[in-house]
Amino acid sequence: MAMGRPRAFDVDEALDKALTVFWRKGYEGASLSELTSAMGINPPSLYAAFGNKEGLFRRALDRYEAQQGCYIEEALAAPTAREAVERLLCQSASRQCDEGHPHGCLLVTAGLSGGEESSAIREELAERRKAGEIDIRKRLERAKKEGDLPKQANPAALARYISTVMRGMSVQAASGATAKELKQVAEMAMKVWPE
Amino acid sequence: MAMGRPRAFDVDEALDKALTVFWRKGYEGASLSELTSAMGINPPSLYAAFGNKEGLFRRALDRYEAQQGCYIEEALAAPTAREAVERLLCQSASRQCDEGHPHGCLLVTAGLSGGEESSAIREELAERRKAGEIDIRKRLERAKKEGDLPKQANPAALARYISTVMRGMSVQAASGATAKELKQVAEMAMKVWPE
DNA sequence: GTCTTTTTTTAGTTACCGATACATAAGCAT
DNA sequence: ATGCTTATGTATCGGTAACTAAAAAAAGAC
Repeated sequence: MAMGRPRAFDVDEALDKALTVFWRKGYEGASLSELTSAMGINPPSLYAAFGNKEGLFRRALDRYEAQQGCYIEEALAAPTAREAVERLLCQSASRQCDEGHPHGCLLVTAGLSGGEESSAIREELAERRKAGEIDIRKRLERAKKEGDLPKQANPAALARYISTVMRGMSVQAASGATAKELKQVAEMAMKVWPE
Repeated sequence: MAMGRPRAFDVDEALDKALTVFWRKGYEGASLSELTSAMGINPPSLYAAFGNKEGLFRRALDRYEAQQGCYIEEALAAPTAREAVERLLCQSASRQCDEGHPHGCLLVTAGLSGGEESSAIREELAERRKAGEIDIRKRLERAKKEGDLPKQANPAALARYISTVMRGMSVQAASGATAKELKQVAEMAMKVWPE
């Protein structure tokens, strides 16, 4: 049952607005006044709903991964490991250059450096990137067990390599690379695949 | 001939100090008070010598490329293109994890996102990254002419791929990857090489 | 020694950052 | 209606950001 005055804004809509600001400007680069004006609310409403800027960012991150990160599990669900990684790289290339939202992956662009006061956020981002790499590694380990990958293949190293290429594509996308260029990178990266 | 009171600090030493601050915190994350205290000077001395924060950063960037970027031309000077790129990737892996300075490449970590007031700096960084890619491409084009690379090889695409892997290694290094891990990435990345 | 030029030190400026105090508004329970 | 609770709008808070005005200090020129 709801008590007290009901909230006048939709939390998820507000998070979407905040997300695009964080995506464009990064964690530190996004100011409270930008965030509140984009969300259409005043600071007290923001603090009541999300605690503080850090809390807001974490909530926006959750929403980002739910909305934008779903292609990763979809790709990894492909029948063969090779096809899974092919989809992963190809989707990364096109998604990161998608018009309609800022270029590059938020987990990379939002905070690689900054002041001491935001170090917790940078660690959070690094952990989430690491989690992505682990998802890939697990898929490759499964493939190895199933005989889908040769015995001499190294799932951990392969996953790290793929993850590294994806992070690099984020940097390139954030500085203006086109989807076509990144797809070419994805294609080349696949030549590493152990036969 | 020197006129007026002589400068009491060494410009290059001060730039080195500023460089390490920018490297650790990024462009926006580095505050003037941190910079001046690291450089051992007061704000007016900084502004008299470098104009403003942006000018200081550009000078620090020049110094960074002169000091840290020299391995790139060294690597590209190798007799064969394959060896050149091998050295490039291997050196990137070890240099970016070197203790004694912050991890990751300054050109990547110092500014991928941020406020509108520092967009010129982000563009400058993107241009310098692009220049690195072009250096690689030119070396590969030369190799193709010399028959060092097969006729069907695509120097532009290959250079972009190598550059992407290097940017990805920066992200990984900045978030705690070890030199050993990145060398393994470099080794895998080389499997793309056209025979 | 005094003038001129430049750097240094001290002490600030304005502007914006993230975060709140406070009074008011809008729902429910009784 | 009257509390009770929670959200909202207005107007800030203290702190720190980048940057600078003004005077003292250190050199050469004459």
